[in-house]
Amino acid sequence: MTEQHSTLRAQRRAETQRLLQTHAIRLFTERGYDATTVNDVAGAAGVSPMTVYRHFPTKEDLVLIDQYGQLIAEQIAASPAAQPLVRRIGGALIESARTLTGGRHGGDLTPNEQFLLARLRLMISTPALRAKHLDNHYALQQAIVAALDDDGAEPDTAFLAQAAASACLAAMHTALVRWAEDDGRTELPDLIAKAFAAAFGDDIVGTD
Amino acid sequence: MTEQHSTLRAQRRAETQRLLQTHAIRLFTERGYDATTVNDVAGAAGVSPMTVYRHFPTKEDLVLIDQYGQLIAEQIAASPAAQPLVRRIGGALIESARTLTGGRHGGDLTPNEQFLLARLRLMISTPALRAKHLDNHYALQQAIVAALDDDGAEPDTAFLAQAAASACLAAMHTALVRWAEDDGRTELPDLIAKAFAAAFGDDIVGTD
DNA sequence: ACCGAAGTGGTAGTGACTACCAGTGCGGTA
DNA sequence: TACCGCACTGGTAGTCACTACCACTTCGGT
Repeated sequence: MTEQHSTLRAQRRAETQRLLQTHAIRLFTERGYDATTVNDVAGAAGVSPMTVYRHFPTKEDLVLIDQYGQLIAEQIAASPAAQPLVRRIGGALIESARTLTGGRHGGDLTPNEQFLLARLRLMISTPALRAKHLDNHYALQQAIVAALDDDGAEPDTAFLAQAAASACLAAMHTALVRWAEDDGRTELPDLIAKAFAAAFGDDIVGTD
Repeated sequence: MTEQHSTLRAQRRAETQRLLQTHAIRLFTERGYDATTVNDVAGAAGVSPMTVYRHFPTKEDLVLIDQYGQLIAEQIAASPAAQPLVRRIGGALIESARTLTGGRHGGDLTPNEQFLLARLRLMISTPALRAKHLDNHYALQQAIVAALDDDGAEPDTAFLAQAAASACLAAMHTALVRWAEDDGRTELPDLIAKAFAAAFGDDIVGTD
């Protein structure tokens, strides 16, 4: 089956990517992002520098790669449209965060969360990564606007949606930074809710 | 006088910088940012590639350099503290935009606005520039938070201010993008006010 | 007339990234 | 089972942003 074929290929590919990413983030954390060359990462993972570029278009993508973008967009599309934009987007962001951090809390962090935290810390402290990450938010913003059924092609509606979406993402990002500074001790969804309350008023995001 | 001395030096330096920037933006607009090398810019301005780097730390800074950051921070610090964070920051941003676009409108764009528009268009369409510009917003956010008298070192207060500031800047950025797409036909302060209304509610920013 | 500091240019290098080319393993087919 | 094809890998050479480290000029102030 061509299905199985491509599945196997994809699996191996995913493994190599995870291997590269793990080594990269370890080295970046240890020695610093700028002080670590792509060659170093390749060497640590036991592959040639070429292979790194085959899997990740840029050095920055070794750290970034948010796959939650799609998750958030789906969450938005699935949410009821009959509510203020900010409330709608905020709810989706919080829900996505809950999914992302695993939903369970009170004990120690899961390896997944540790990994996420390490990446976040790098993203926050390294200018190049921070810049590209914020630019990714920009793309995510477009996805969110597209996911909001968009009542019309009327440019004004789109503009208002853009404004709301960008402000929401900014608030979420602030919560993410805080979460990283806190080493993940505070629950991420709560932090996002607090950030939204600070920016948009106490009543805008429900406690669900 | 040492004063006069350094003033003359600074003047000439500023002229060279403006020359370089003008040529750079013209070339970037004509051929595209990535397709234009720093050597090209240096050649067009009649200086050596080295000189470019003496005046601008990176190629991106040939386009970016927002000097309004300081203006906004001052505006914030001068605004009365007894009002909601978002309203306070929003007012300062709108006031800064009014200063920036010259205050006068209805006729044609000033050369200064043309220049600003050209840079904005580049910033929006070029990923590398967009990313760095958004990262500059991040620094600006810190400046804004610092300018808000900061009632206490209590981390929670700072977090709430960060959230509000980031959301405000995001809304402003959306307005800037819209302004550029509109070729500057709509008044920038009005666009910012509209963006704020969309994100934070109709009542949050006064019409002054 | 002279000194010193700022500005300029050159050279050689590093590191991210991109073609272009040649192997190599491994799944699916005859 | 032998063969074909294709994805994946590695190598080489090159571009370009950017960074030391160098010598030179120029020009304001003594």
